[in-house]
Amino acid sequence: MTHKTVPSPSPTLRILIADDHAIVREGLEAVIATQPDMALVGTAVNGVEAVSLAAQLNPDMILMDLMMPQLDGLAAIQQITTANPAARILVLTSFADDERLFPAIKAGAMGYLLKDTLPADLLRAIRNVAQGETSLHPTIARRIIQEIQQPAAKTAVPDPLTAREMETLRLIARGLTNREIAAALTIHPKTVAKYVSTILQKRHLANRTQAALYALREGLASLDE
Amino acid sequence: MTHKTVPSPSPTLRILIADDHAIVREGLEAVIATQPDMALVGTAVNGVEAVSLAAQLNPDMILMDLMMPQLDGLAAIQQITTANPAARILVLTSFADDERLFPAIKAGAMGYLLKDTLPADLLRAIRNVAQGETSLHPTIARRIIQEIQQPAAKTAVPDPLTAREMETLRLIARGLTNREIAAALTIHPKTVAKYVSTILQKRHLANRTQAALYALREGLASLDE
DNA sequence: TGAGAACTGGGTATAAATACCCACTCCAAA
DNA sequence: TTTGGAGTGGGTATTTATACCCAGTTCTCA
Repeated sequence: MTHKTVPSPSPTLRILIADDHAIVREGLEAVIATQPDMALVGTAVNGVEAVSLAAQLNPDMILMDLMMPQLDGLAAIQQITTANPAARILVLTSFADDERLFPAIKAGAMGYLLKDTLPADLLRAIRNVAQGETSLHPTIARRIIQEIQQPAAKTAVPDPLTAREMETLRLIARGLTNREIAAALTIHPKTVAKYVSTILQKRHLANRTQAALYALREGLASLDE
Repeated sequence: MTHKTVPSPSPTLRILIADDHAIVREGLEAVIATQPDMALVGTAVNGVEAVSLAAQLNPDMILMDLMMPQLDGLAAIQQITTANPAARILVLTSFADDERLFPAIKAGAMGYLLKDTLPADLLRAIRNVAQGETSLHPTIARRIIQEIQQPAAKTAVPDPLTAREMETLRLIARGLTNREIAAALTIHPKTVAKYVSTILQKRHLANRTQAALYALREGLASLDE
């Protein structure tokens, strides 16, 4: 399966897909399969798989969904580019979220497409990114311009949550109040409140409900607990 | 049904797809292409196309997205089943909200799947629906049962949420504050607060984070929005 | 036409959440 | 040994959230 290819006159683009939705994966596979010079070398269903497959397969480029369980796309991008700064990553997401857009680009994504993209545009973007150029969805491009004109302070590398903050976050994601969390952790509610504030700041969240949603997206908690 | 035709060795299932996202269409095509006894006979990118193609091609079954431009899936279903009551329609959507679920089924959809469905389940559903059986996502099935059990449901499943409460709940599940929800619905924050309280009481929830988790479990909202 | 429900808000009150301030202890790394 | 982060809380202040009270309008249905 995995074999080293010798540089051929018509270099095949070796592509890795990372998306948690099977139907979307099938769609991407189908689009790529129409191109003789492109080859799908691997598929990941979450961020952890994406990171390990990226290191293992060393693909020419990676199609990455930003929203995945276990480890989300942003974190995956950071780990991949840290390990291999030359990695070509094209973000494919279903919405244009400022919270993730800029960190993603800052983390090393060379392109950013929305999922309503037409196959032809997707292929064009893949070729662009593979050649080291950038490719942005029109909507995204507009936001970039706005951001440059009115820069907002944003942290590309979010400080990691401490052990206690992580425990707190998991309990938030189960709908507990600060008092209940305090009881569960056997600490003072005031301490819990402090942790919650820190979590919100570190992850740029507005409130505990968003924190709960964040935890679920990250796979830090599950709906059936 | 009319006369029973002679059972042929491999009756090919002629399928029509209606979805506005190209990538999803490709994905569905790819999944269908893996089955020798299935054939894609047409694709529609909106409701209007779906209706005309359904009449023109008379497919054995139709895979229909509920959210499409021009004419949404529900309206398309109604027009298609009006013209041809024998049409087999399988709804493929991202949400499991009562607002569209029951109208869709009432309009003639024989199956209802969520977008996180695996290809194997999708294929099984296609075969079921094509044979005139129904196929429902587990979350959907549970809601149908509850709906059918009207008398018992009144004690087991208390007051249904009103339309406005449902909208509010969906926005809660996206992490919005009361003020933001009010802005989104163009009503007073006080009204939103009232809705939130009512939601919590009706569903026996302690706070808005639990409400958000509830909405996610019920399929009323999705993590990737 | 009259009852009821949904939708909308005002008034009031309490509980909870969130934000910063500070300080102490413990422990590991420089 | 010193420095710094993590974990723990006290104090204070502001903002949200939640609960009940009431009442108007609109709409549907019996």
